[in-house]
Amino acid sequence: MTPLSPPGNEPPEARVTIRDVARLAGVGIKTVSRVINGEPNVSEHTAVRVRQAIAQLRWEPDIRARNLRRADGRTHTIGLLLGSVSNPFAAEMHRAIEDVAANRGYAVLASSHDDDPAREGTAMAAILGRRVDGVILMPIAASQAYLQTDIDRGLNVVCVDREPAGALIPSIRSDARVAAAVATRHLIRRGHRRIAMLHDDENIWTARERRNGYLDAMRFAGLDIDDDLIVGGLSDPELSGAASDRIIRMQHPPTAIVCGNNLITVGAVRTLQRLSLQHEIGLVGLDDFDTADLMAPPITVVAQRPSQIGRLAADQLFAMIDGTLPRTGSPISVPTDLIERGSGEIGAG
Amino acid sequence: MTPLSPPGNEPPEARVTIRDVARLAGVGIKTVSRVINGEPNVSEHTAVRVRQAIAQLRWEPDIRARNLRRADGRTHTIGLLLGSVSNPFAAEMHRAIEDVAANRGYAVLASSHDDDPAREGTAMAAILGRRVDGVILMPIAASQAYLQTDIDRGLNVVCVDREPAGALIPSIRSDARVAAAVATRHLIRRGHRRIAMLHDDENIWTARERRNGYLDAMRFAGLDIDDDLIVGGLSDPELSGAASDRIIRMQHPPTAIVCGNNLITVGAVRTLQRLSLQHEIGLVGLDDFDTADLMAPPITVVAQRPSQIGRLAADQLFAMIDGTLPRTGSPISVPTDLIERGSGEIGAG
DNA sequence: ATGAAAGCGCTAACAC
DNA sequence: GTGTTAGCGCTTTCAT
Repeated sequence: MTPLSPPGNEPPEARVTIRDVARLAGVGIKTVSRVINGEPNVSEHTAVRVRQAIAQLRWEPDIRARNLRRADGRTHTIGLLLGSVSNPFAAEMHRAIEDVAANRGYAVLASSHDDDPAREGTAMAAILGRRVDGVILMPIAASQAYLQTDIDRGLNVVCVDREPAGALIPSIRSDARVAAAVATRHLIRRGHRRIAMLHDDENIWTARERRNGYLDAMRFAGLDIDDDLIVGGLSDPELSGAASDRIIRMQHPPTAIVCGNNLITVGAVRTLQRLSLQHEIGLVGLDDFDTADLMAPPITVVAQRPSQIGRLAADQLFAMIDGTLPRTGSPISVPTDLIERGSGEIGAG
Repeated sequence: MTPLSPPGNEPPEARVTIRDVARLAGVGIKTVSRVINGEPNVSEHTAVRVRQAIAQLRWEPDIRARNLRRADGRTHTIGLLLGSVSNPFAAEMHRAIEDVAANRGYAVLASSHDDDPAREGTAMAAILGRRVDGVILMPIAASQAYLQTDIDRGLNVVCVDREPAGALIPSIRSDARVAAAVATRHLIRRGHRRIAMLHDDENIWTARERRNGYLDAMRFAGLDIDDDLIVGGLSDPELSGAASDRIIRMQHPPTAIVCGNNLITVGAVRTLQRLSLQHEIGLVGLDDFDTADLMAPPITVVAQRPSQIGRLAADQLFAMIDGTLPRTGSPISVPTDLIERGSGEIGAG
C-alpha cells in the first residue's frame, strides 16, 4: 500500500482534483473554477467540454478547499448542540432547523450534551473546530461567557429552548414560566388545592422557570405552598415515576400534579396507572407528545411548538450570517397552547 | 468594513492563524504545529511558550486546513442520512451512532430524505461534498449503485434499517420479515383468521419485507389471504387511521391488525379507540414506542433494537475507516423481541 | 531541536 | 474569454 493510500482499504486511485478535470478538458484550472461557480466569461463551448470532463471523472469539488480561500470564508455548515438528538422535543426542533438549512444549501452538524454542563464545552469545541458558520445551542452550562471571544470574532450563535447566561446571545423559546402558571391555574380552577410540581434538574433553565410559574399561580390563588410537593432533578421517566409514587403515598397526598416535561409526564402517568389512580388525580403535562390523546384518560398538556422554535431560530441564525441582523438580541417567546384532553379536567377529590 | 470582513457584522479582527501564534511565541510555525500535534523534538521550554501564545490568542487550529494536507486526509466527520431525524426510531439510532462517533473524536453531519428516493441523491451529494470519512445511510432510492464509484475511490458506507441494492454495501438491520411473521403468528395463535396488514410505502425495504413476513405466516397457517386486508403506502398516522377505519367498516372486517411501524400503530390505535373497538380487535405493532404500555389496552409489539443497530453500524463503519474490515459485507440481522402487553392477546371474535 | 520551503485543492487578483 | 500567479492555514519534507 502506498503511503498516501487512505485508511486501510483497497486501491485508492489518487483522488480527482480540479487539475485532472482541466487537463482532460484541455483548459486551465481557473476555467474549470469559473464553470462550477457559474462565473461569466466562459464560452458555452468550453463550458460544455469542462462539464463533460467533470462528469467523466465524476469529480466533486472539495468544499473545504473552496472555503479556505473564499472571500466570505463560509463553510455552509452550521452546528447544532442539543440535550439529546433522541429527545422527541429536540428532534422536532432539529428537523425544522434542518429544513431551513437545507433550503439554503447548509448542512447540520448535530450533537448532544445530555444536559451535562461540562459536555456543553467539549461538544462545542468539537463543533467550532470544524469552522461552522453558526451554532444553534440548547444551553446547559451555568454560563455561555466562554463563547464571547468567538462571538466577537464573528461567530454566530442562537440559543433555543432555554435562555443563555453571561453572554448576549439571542434566544428563541417558549415562555416556560407562563406555561407552567397556566397549567397550574387550570388545575386550581378545577378546585385543586394541593398540587404537586415535578420538574427536571435545576441546571436547566426551563425547569427553574416552570417551578417559578407554578409558584406564581399558587401564590396568586393564595394557596399554601408545600415544599414536599415540589420535586426536582427528575431527568428520566423512572425517577419521575418513583417521585410520583412517593408523593402519592404521603399522608396528605396532592390531588393533582403538574409535570415539568414530557418524560416526567410519562413516568407520572405510569405510576398513576399502576396505582389505578389515573382517574382520581388531576394531571397536566408541560410539552405535548404524540400519544397523549391515546391514554386513559387522555393527557391534558400545555403544548410547546418545537418546529416553530426551530424554524425561528434557524431564520435568526441565517439573518445573522447574512449580516442583516446583529449578533446580539433579546429573547423571543413562542406561544404555548393549553390542550384539554381529560387528565387535567379531573376535579379535586 | 474591510473587504475581507466576514458576513455582515462587526469588527471581525482578522482571524488568528498559526503564524500569529508563531510570531507571538517567537518560533517558526512548524514548531507550533509540532506542539499542537504532540510531535517530538520540541524542548519543554519552547513548548510552554507556544502553549501560552495559543492561550493568549485563543487560537484554535482550522480542522479543514489541517486535513487538506494531512497524509490520511481524514476529516473526522461522518455523514448520517436518515428518513427523518425526528422519527423516534431514527433518532434513537442517531443517538447511538453519535455516542460511538464522539468517543472517537468524530462529529456527525445529520440529514433527512423523508423517504423520497430523489432526495437520497441530493442529500448524499451535500454530505459527500463535505468530504466525510464515511456515511451511514438509511436507503430509500431503488438502487445505491450511484455510490459505487465513490466506494471504489475509498468512501466507506454502511446501511442501516434497510438493505441497499445495486452496490455491495454492508447493512445492519432487524430481520423485518421474521419480525412480521412472528407478529402475525402470534395473532393466529389467538384464533384470528382474518388479519389485516397495514404497511408503509413499498419503496421502503422494511415495508416490503414485513408484508412478506405477514404472507409467510398466513400461508404457513393455511389461511386465506384477502388482498383487501393488505394496505400499503401508509406514511403517517392520518393515512393509517383512515385505512384502519375503511378496513373495519368492511362487510367482513378483520378481527386483528398487524401494524407495519410505530406511526402506523398510533394511527390504527387512534381509530380503534374512536370506534371503541380497542378491546375487541387484536393489534400487534412492529417496532416499539415509549408509551405503548400506557394505552388501554397496552400495545403488544415486536420491538426492534434501534440503539443496538446504530451502535453496530457505527462500529462497522469505523472498522472500515480503520481498514480492519473490508468495505463490502453481507447484512447483519439484529434480533427483535415480542413484547406481550395486551392488545395482541385479544382473542378472535 | 528548529525552521524554510513546498504543497494540499481550491478561489482571488491580475495578467493577457 | 482565458490562463498564470499567489495565497487560504495548515502539514509534510528536508535542510540545518
